[in-house]
Amino acid sequence: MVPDKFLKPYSHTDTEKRIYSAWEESGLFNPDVCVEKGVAAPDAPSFSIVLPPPNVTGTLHTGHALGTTIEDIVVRYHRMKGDKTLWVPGTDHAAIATQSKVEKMLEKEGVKKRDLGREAFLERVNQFAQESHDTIVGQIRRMGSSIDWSREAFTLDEVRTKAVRTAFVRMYEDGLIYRGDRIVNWDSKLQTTVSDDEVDWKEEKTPFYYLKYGPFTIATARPETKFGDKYVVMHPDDARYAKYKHGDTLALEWINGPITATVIKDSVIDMEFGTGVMTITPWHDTVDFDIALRHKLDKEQIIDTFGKLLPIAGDFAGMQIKKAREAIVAKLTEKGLVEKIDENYIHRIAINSRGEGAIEPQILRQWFIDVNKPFILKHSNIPSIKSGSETTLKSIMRAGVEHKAINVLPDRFEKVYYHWIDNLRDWCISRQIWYGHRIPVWYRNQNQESGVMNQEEVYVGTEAPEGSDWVQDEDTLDTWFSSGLWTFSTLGWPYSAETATKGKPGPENDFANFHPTNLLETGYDILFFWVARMILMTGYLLGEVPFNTVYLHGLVRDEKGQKMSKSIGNSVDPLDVIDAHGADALRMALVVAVGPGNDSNLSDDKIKAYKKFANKIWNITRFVLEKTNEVPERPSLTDADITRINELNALIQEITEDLEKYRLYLASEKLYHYVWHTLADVIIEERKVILEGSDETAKVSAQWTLRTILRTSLALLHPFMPFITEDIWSDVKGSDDPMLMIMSWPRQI
RNA sequence: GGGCGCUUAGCUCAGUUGGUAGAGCAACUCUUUUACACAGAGAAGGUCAGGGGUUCGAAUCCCUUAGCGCCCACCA
Repeated sequence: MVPDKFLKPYSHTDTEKRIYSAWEESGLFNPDVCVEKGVAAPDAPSFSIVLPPPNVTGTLHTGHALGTTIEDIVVRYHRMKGDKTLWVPGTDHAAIATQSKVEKMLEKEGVKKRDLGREAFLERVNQFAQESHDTIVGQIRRMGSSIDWSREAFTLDEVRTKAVRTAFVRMYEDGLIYRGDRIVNWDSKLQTTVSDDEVDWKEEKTPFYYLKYGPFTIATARPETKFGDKYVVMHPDDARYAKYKHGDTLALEWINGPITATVIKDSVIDMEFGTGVMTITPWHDTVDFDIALRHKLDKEQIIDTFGKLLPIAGDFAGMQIKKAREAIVAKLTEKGLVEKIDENYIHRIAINSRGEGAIEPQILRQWFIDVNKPFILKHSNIPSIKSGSETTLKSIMRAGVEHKAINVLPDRFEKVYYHWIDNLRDWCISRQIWYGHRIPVWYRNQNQESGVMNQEEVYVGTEAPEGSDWVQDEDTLDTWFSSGLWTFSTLGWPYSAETATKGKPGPENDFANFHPTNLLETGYDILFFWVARMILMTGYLLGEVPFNTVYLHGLVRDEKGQKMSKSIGNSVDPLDVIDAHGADALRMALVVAVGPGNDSNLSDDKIKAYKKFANKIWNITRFVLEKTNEVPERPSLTDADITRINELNALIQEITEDLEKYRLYLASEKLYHYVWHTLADVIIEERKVILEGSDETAKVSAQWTLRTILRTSLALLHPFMPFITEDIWSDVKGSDDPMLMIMSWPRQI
């Protein structure tokens, strides 16, 4: 008998929500339930993934859809294989991104954050974050993600706060977190620092001024920063300036009158560029800052944190730098200090990638993580770093990847990763925003005058110190500090990390059972932001690698290959696609033939192709149910059927291997091809005659073969297209078989 | 300045270790009491960017040139 539903085309809308509810009600997304119900053996290998926590800044896009699809495929495969499989969900508070989103919303209402005050503002952010969270969680469900909702986490919840503070205190005590006056990227619009990785560079045509500086000519695109320039730097080997010695002083006329300049010789200077001489502005330029550090030079602030000139600028003090430039150039011209102006110079200006604000380097007192400082790593499972040996955070980041404790897919990103480590500066972790983890540092007798520290007491701890006169640091932590802990802060660290017992069920044992995680799947665009920071944090705090494999997916572009963006209006909302064509179709369209690290174009045609494929599977099932009877025992098979079964066995082996090696793009394509062009076009067509014929032996052989191939195909396809395969399964499964989701992965028949 | 990727059928892209080129869409012919027209059968379409090399054999490995794209550095 064929159920009526097969008499019309497959309808995902009727099916997907019902199936997801059934999965969720079964509780089988939870590995403990799987063990309890005998799906996974108590001593089975474990397999774990954390969901890269989406930012609570609104809704998920197709990149998230791709990520959750890949993760779910792998998770479903391992669950069917019988592993104790855990996929941990959660969301990221995304500090600066979320705060600026809410600020923009408030702006439209005419409300300023300062007027609301910290507490009321945070309430508003939390409300928004909650709404975003609810939307996101709904979207993840619609994708079919078999994720353990009972373990859901948030980077800013109580448990994660404890983890963040514990990590901070430890690093502080080891001297790896320090407070210092160093050059940072200052966003004067958002009034906060941002990390080096969050700075974007934009090209801009700007006049390039050649200015007379005593006997020298110096060149600059930013004359408004030059007031305090009293060091003139040249290469030690530059013959043109051989007569000037390091440390020589000379009197010269500058913007606001006569000054004394000091000659500095430093090999950082490019003799070929410009005149081979430059003056330095250590307070507002990274390279200059380094030169000043090397030669112990004075540093003076020229521009304040609001982008206005300070009293050092004399007549120009208080002016916005952009407006000041013209006036300054006029004065320089009047004084005869302008030698020439190149009007076609291309200059690069720094922009905050998260908020469009211009970045002005500033020397500010901030909290930093020292990536080069040697320390003793007490316990280490990281290859090449022995327990109790001296190492650095940079070495930790390199070692895991270099010695293959972490495999990166595709491996070409390893090179990119090393290069990033080599260029890494100390990580500025303090932010002057309100939303986020407040820095767990308290001060007493804080001296209001900047630069005077001698009276101040500092307390660093996971809880506020006793006594009412302690004031907590106003700043919050870079959001990546908390996401860096994600692979273990979601598994019970630091609460139950010590007591967790391997082999025992329950979240309190997660740390022992599921860390290190097996796979970290994310976009290649956050290799530095996140992946590197997780390796750093895990290495330092646990002496482990956070995961064994990193699968980096590419960008999902529109059908023309353009980057999706809200301003262009070409964004594809995964929910719209799911409504129109089904989650299974979307999943296949995202995964087939898209290897790791490669960008892909998502077209409506591609999605439709897999919607048709779903219908094809549907009709194959209809045929098999209509034309065959269940054959309980394996009959003696015809040679033709044996050949088909052998072919299926080969497919099982190939798909299994592909999944083990994370070649989802190949496995999905092969399955598509097999089901449509082998099973439907060839096997079914060939068997039609036999099923109508009178050879009973051949008929029974064909019936058993067709049903076996269908069932096996559904199982192989399940990780990729979980909804339709689960739905069909209820009509073709054996009477003792459980849901397809927990059927054991096909073995050789 | 340094690094990486891409260039395969009209379009979008696969091609895992080198063994006579594949898919989707589009276009062409035929087929509708056929499991499925969200389909089937058939035909058509490529000197795998150019050049050189290794090999019995190269889309695949090496060198080189060109075009496109990305990442990092940040030259004042």
